[in-house]
Amino acid sequence: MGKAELNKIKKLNMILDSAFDLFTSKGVENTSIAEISEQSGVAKGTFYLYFRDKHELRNRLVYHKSSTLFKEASAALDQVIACKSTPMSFEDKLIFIIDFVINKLEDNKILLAFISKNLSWGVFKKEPINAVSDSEVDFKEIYYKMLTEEEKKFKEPEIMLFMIIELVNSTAHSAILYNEPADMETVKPCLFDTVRAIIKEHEIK
Amino acid sequence: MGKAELNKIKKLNMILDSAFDLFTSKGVENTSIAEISEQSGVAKGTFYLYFRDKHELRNRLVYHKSSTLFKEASAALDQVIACKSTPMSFEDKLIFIIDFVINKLEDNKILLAFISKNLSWGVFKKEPINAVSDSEVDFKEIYYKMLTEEEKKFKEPEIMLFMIIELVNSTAHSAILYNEPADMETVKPCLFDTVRAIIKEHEIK
Amino acid sequence: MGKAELNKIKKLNMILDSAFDLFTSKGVENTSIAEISEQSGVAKGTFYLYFRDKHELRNRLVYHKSSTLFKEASAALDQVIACKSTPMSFEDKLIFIIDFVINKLEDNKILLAFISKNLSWGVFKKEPINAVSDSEVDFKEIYYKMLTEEEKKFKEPEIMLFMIIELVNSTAHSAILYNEPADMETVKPCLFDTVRAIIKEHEIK
Amino acid sequence: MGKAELNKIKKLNMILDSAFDLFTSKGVENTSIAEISEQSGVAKGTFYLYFRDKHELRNRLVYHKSSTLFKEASAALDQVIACKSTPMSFEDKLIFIIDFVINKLEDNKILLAFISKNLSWGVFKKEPINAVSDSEVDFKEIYYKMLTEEEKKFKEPEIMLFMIIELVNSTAHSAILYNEPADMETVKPCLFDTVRAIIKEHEIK
DNA sequence: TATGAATGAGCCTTCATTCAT
DNA sequence: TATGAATGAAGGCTCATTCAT
Repeated sequence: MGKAELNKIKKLNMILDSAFDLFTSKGVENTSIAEISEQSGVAKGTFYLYFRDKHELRNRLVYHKSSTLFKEASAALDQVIACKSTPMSFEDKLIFIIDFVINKLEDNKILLAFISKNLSWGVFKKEPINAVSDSEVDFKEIYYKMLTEEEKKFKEPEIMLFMIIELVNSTAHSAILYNEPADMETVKPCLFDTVRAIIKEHEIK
Repeated sequence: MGKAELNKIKKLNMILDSAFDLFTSKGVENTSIAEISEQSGVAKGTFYLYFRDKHELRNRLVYHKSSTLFKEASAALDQVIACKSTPMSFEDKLIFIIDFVINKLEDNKILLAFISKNLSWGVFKKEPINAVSDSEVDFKEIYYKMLTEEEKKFKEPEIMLFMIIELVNSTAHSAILYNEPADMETVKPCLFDTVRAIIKEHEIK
Repeated sequence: MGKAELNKIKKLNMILDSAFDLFTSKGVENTSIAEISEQSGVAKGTFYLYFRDKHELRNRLVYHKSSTLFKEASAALDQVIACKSTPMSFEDKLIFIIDFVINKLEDNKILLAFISKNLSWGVFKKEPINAVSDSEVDFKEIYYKMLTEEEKKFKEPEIMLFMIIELVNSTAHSAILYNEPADMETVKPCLFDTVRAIIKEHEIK
Repeated sequence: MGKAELNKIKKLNMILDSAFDLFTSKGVENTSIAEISEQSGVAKGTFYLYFRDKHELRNRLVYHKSSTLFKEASAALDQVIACKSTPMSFEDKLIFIIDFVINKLEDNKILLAFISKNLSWGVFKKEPINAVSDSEVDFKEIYYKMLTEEEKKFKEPEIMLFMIIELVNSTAHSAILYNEPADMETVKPCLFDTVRAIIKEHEIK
């Protein structure tokens, strides 16, 4: 990779970092491209060499942040599995991942507010990622691997995953940020029971 | 109610109608208060006598539109019940309402895009409604009445309702507008099975 | 006329004056709306209450300035006629007007450069003049009056006038500003002979 | 001519062609150097190796297009003369050329709009032509040859030619593009009569 | 209560031009 | 000679908001 090439990637990452910083601290609407450029140390015009507009940047960031969450959860799951002697069930794995993601979002409300109700983008959106990162591992692949490792079979596994993520995302969003319909502590057990019920419902007996 | 009073309400409704029209046809961001005022036939300054800013107006409209959906669903349910000789179970009633709402959203994608993922506002948001309508009937009350009419008991009924609405809203939004994770026809049976599973899961045996 | 009304006209005239000043001293392209606003003492946004963009303003100014030239020429002609005992022929009147206009343009090269080759707008363009001036007297009317006062008749008098103005404008523009095809002093007699030839050619015998 | 040399000329012509294409389809002001470069298949920086700026390019194109018109007219005239047994008068030759040019402009309104009121550049402007074409034949030379072939003598033949071209250009421009003062069909006979009158007027008897 | 002209900060975006490669 | 990424000044324009009427 040439020097210019490296410089380009560095610049792109500078923009992405600054933008995330500003978006989460002041809100997307209240952040101007001038500010993003300034904080990134690039000229205003340079911004437009990388992104068509602020929304493209925001979408790419949401995608990036949410897919990162799932990747982190997968990595954590791998570690746990490695430490265990007995194998984990598919259900437990999925619950582990969801729990991990929820905990992360609880710890990082700013991130939650930024991702908002678009957590599923990290798993389902087909994005043309230019250069955010090279080694993109798809969480969907991991999910399918989890399914093959399980004896039980499930109908419509993709729709099931989608619904679970949407449910978890929406509920966590309201509960954590607005205590609606109740605070997260109250909602959590309910939510987990519900997720397990959904998984069970999709099991092919 | 005096003539002036009536005129005020008429103006307010003109603003609300024009705003909804513009928001859904051009998007909230691309609609200016000048346009809303113009289409409403009121002066720009007058807008500020009714709303603090565009966002307050938008939120009130989302709230209004989503709560209306539930009210329509309830009314339709009442009609169906009136025609029937045998009583309906709580589960069937809730499914009926959800089905009604989904069908409405499928028929009116513009409305769905406008409500976006805020359908639950219509049930859960405590809004200071100035004058959109006087005789607001709370869907939550209807829901609780449905619960009392049922022999079965449910734990955390409010959280359950919230989760169901969020699940339905998110899934319908993606499926109807983006065919994600699949088109609505495919997703629908899955979704209904899941809702039934959630209700069952919350039943106290 | 109300106070607000008067204020509006005053503002409009301020903008027109400042714009002409800047257009002629720095060129239209090099004049920004910010500058026009500043020099006019109005806010930038105010500009857009009066003009859609810079081009509309420029066109209106060109129209205004060129029609003013013809009005001045007519007034001067009237004075001359008033002082004379014998009546003037149509040809002499037209020549007088053209001579007057050329002399004005020679004395005011900045104005000539601004009007450029659009002198005929002042006579032929149908412009919706908002408020530049109220008592617009159409030069075309004056021209037709001149025709009726003349015994001789002319074919296609409007096309004849148009061609004469275009010829005079184009030739004066090149000769005065660029000495092309020769300096104005050399070109002038030629030009006048030609104009007379054109008039003669259109005479119906 | 070396290969590099040829390549350079090819590039220059690519730029000229693309620029004319863009200028006439979107207007000079709305065409950026970036677009010209892109459509030409050269880098943005390369543009500046050939032209100082957009205006230089535009002027060169206007000059080129208008002089080409006169060259085409001369060539057509030569053909006509070659077919004839009797010699043509100077007046008829000039009329032929003017007629040819007008017809071309009527058929190609885009070209007319681009040349605008600068048709005389093709005859009178002294341009530093770098490399648009090598074998530039000056129309003025042709014009002087036409004069020598004629028995009649004319005073100020250059000013006469200039005035005729300006008159024809201005009138055709307004009539063809804006039907001002009337449509071209109506204006044409008038215009030709006028041109003949001008020629006659300049004849030395 | 209602108006709508005026504001002016601030936005996005373009673009000619440079210069290291 | 050719490139094209980077620049950053500059421009047009919008718009929420105010306030005198």
